[in-house]
Amino acid sequence: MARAATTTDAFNAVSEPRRRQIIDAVAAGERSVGDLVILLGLPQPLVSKHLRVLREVGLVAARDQGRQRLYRLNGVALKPIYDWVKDFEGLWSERFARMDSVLAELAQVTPESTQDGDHDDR
Amino acid sequence: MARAATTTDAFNAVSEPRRRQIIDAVAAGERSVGDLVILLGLPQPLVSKHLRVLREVGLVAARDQGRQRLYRLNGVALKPIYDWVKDFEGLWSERFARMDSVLAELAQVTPESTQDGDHDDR
DNA sequence: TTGACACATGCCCATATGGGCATATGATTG
DNA sequence: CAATCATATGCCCATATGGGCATGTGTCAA
Repeated sequence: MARAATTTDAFNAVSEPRRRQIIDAVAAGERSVGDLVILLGLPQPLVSKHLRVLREVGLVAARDQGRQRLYRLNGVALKPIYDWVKDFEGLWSERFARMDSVLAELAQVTPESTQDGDHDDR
Repeated sequence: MARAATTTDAFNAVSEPRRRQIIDAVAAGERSVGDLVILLGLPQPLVSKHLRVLREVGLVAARDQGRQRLYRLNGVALKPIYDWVKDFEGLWSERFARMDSVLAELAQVTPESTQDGDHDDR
């Protein structure tokens, strides 16, 4: 199998930068396709295609107003992403950074498990 | 151009479920490739490939210990995702839900902007 | 009814994927 | 040195992509 379809879930749908831009734009309020075309500076068909993906994953909804189609954000669809990533927030917060320093000091005071025969990267 | 490479950024790298599993596993502490193979139940070459993607985006780092290679999480690489998605958190929080109710009540009291000539979906 | 406007689709292409399989590379042990 | 264990790569395939372009569909105005 190839890469999972972009319409598989929010994670895949949102991996496209342009799609994130659309979400940002739509989050501020309803936008017509034309609005988005101007905002993103992309050809209309392309914008429509991105919107289709977002719609299929439930990230946006739309309603017709005359000949325009107004898209709006459906925030809840982003919850899975938030829920997954929020647990890692501590890893770069200042509180954690401070804890790192403390651990570093402790390591100096009791340099026992500082074995670490070899270390590397890559 | 086709879809952006999975090694383009954290968003793309993380769109793969298995890769998220690896991140979860590695978040708990260093894991050897073999550990991950067992944990995920995937063929070793596949795990190595996923790890490569994660490494190229800086989501994980590794060090050699004997013939094993221990991978660890580099949480900060997830920050861009968190930063982007956190702004939408209010959209499904209880506070917001309650605000919705209030707005609904207000709409009943002052049913003026309840025009909404037509509405639809899709 | 006809024409213009706003979007959505269809088709074509180059590209990179996830996975399967075999094999190369490195380190450890006998 | 040879055999073995732990990973990483290489190659092959089917698939779905983002984008470009032309065209279909539905709505409104003249």
